[in-house]
Amino acid sequence: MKPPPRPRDETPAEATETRLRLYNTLTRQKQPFEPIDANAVRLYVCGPTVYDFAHIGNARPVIVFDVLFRLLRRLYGADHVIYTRNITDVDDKINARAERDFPALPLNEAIAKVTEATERQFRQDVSALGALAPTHEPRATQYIDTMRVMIERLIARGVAYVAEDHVLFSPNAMDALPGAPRYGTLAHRSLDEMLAGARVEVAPYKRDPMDFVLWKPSKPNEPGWRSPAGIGAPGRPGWHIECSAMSMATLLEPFGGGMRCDDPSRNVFDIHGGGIDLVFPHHENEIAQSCCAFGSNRMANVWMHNGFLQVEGEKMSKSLGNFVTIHELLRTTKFGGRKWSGEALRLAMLRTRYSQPIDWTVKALEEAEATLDRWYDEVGDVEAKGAPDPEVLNALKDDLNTPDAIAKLHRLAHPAVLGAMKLDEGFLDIGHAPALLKSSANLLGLLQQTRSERQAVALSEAKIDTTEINAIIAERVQARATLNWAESDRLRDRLATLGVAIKDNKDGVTTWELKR
RNA sequence: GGCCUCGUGGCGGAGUGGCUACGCAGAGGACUGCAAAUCCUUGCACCCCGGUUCGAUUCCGGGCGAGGCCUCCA
Repeated sequence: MKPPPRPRDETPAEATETRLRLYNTLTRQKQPFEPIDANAVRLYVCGPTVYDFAHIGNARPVIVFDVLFRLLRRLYGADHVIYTRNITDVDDKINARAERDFPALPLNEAIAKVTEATERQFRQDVSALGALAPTHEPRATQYIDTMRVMIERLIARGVAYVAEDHVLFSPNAMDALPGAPRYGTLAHRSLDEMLAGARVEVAPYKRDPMDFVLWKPSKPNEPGWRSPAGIGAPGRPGWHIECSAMSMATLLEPFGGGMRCDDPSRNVFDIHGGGIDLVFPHHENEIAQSCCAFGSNRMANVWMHNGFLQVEGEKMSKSLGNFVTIHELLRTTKFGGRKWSGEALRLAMLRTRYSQPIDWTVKALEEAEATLDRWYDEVGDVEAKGAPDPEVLNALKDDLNTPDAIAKLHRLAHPAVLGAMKLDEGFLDIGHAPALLKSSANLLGLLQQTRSERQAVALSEAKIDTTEINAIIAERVQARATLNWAESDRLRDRLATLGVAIKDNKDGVTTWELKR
């Protein structure tokens, strides 16, 4: 898994001409991105807990960090970026869902059914969104050993303790540990502030209200593994430790996993991403666990967080009935009365900056589909060729300014610009402009198909009887030949109700396409 | 209560201490039997009050408003 060495040059030119700048939640600043090792840029993003269909809010980090992944691959080389997106397949929500859906089965079998089906669905969804496969997609249950090792180190270093078969992490002890960062650094909160605002019921086995669970005992019918620290009863990991373990196992030295005890400063990777709601407590706790276990003073250099999503102006929730899954958008007509393409979901998502809140609306999807239709008309079936447009690239380098990048794509698709480019000596090849639009859009994961492919999908979705259409058109051609405009217009309306738009070209030929 | 975002034209949504964002919708035009599509042109803005400044939508302070986190959550 160690990436191939990069000969001679350290960093490719595109990476340095205009610096990639990223907003870092840790410092609350946009700052130049400096990879720890330009040969192996490492990114970790919190993935789904697989107990239910992924909703449109889950799609946002998938899309946003896919764009970042693509950008990093462009800047540092496809073989020099390592991206881990985990799958959480052990969790109390999963257990609850398994009990509800498969009451007749033994719990562990039921759980397997839930997680396998949900994971399969998740993969289908994100691939329809045009997301590249991450380098690693670890499942939590594959890394229980790693978690156990980390938990025992945390106990040995005095920041975790055993109580009633639980293992708990103590933020207070962490603050006394030399070399460790202060707890609350990411969330920008002190322990006092958190205590003041806490409305948490404190479990009796906790020494301190802020302590959180690393390991908890499992009932006999629940999934359980051998416990750490000599605890007799089997147990299962807490949520936060999973990400600490999986990021270490897939991203730390020597890139295939493992921690460096000889040099704790190497136990750091480049970028950690996730939804803004994860800042506290999840990411704060990940930092606490990883830093205290490894003896490092930071877990990742840059922390990136995508903003929250609303649906038609309201918070998405099952009780409001506006809970939208990716699957529903792609395969059903529940949202907006039609199916949407994965690319339209992506474009609708990227027209807002990742850090901003976004309102998910039918109108945005309609606009996205229309934009894609126009762009596909422009690029036709050409191959993406050559480097992406520098303006698009620079927009993305500015902390993933995708709205600006999309504006630049609009400019590339602009006929006047295409014409000007043909005049420009550098672009004498007329085929270059669409190829440039395509390769630039590809950087955002857009225009991944050809126009023919997109049209074929649309046609089969529309279930249109081509024979019938052609018959009506033939009739209409007859009517027009005799200047019978009333009949001609009636037939045009008829076609419109069938979802077909007609176009009378100058040369007298009539063509049709799906109504937009 | 504590912490933190955000407030741009009809809508969506970038950005900047002085110079066009962009897209959608609207208006006018070209094309058309009429349309549609397409193309050309185009109107419309920076929540309120102070301050700093030659100049602020952009910086600072206050106000009002919207949202998020502190509890499972992308």
